[in-house]
Amino acid sequence: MASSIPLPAVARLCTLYQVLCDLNESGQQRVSSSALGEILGVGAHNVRKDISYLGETASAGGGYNVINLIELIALRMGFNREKVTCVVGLGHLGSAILHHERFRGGEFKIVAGFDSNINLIETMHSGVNLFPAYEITETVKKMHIELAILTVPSSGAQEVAQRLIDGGIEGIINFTPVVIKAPSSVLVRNVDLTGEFRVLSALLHLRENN
Amino acid sequence: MASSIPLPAVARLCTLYQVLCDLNESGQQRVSSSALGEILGVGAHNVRKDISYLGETASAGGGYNVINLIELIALRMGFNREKVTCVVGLGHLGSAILHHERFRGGEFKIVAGFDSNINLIETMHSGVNLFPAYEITETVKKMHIELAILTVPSSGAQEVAQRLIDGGIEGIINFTPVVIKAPSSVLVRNVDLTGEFRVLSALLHLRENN
DNA sequence: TAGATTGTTAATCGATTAACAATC
DNA sequence: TAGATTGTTAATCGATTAACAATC
Repeated sequence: MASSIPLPAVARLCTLYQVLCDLNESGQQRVSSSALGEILGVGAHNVRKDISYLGETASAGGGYNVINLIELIALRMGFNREKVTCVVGLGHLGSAILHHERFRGGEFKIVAGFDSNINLIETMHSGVNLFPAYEITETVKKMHIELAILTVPSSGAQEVAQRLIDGGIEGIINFTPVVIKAPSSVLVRNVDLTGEFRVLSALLHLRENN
Repeated sequence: MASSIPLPAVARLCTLYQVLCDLNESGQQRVSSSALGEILGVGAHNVRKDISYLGETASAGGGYNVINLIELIALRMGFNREKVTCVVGLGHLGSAILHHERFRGGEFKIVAGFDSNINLIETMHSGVNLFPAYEITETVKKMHIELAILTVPSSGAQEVAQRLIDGGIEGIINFTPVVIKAPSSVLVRNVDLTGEFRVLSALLHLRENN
């Protein structure tokens, strides 16, 4: 049922989910597709279309009920279950993420950190269990880790990713500039900062020199 | 000329640029569209099509010359000029980025860091000039800062973004989950970690329950 | 009810894929 | 030259936009 939602629509619905949570916290109870479109910077059409992909959406002639919509998205997207995650590579970026309160539990819970530097692991203070990199595969299996954040240097990225894959990881958020090779069963999202910088400056340059 | 390149193509070309730089460093001089497609995980068609958007691309019946292609992309996308950037919000994530060697200069140079916590600014050791948040607009103007990385708490994101915009910023990489309101002249790229987590787990969930 | 806003169908738009002639 | 690979045109595919009947 609901067959398949286009990828861009999934991404927009995730943003919508965040927006709805914010609205809910500010006490708003109902919201129209046009108001949501305004906030998201897309057309009201687009908002309604995206929401329609979710299937039955008990709504009316007076906008959406914020909480109902939040629940609907959470249900169809599986946001209600806590996801078990880990961080691989505990440099500046990795340890910054490891210590984010947001990932202590709730939607996403970081349960393990990995690094190839054993000294670092032994001296680092963290509420999260830390392991040497050679235990990645085994630990991912044992702790049933589903998602991983990859923040290692480029040179080791593919090898480390392979260990995660061998352990049965389901998805990887890749902070390295390396294009990770993974079977189609493993999803990879790239959030490389240099890459984002380049896209941004390319778009600006193309606009000026078109 | 070359009118407009589709956004997805621009993004792929930026990734391609990275791949080509890696190939070049490993000493490879020529590469075919099918080999590039293999690495990038897209069809050879797609690679050739994307490259063709760049306009004249002196190539042959024997693949692309790696260095020539790097130079062509850099030229058309404006990668040869150093971009002046800053980091706003010097928490764990912001200071991790501030200290990345990659942003000391070359393609992107972080020349300033901002935070509302004045104590932090005075005690933090950094090779980069640090300023209080209320000097954002003035400093962006004065230092001709083009791009900004936004790593402040959600609550202050829009206000801080507005100061950047007032200072004449051209692009923002937004690490917060907030949807930033900006005039169409200012480009915003969102790289929110929680959002990425959600997209990943939504796609996995939808695949299992479709 | 009447007004407003949705859900959905149809039409447009754009990007990707395929195929093939042009080129080295 | 012959083989290989590109650049580009045409065809397909999918997503977005528009419009409107259905609904509260």
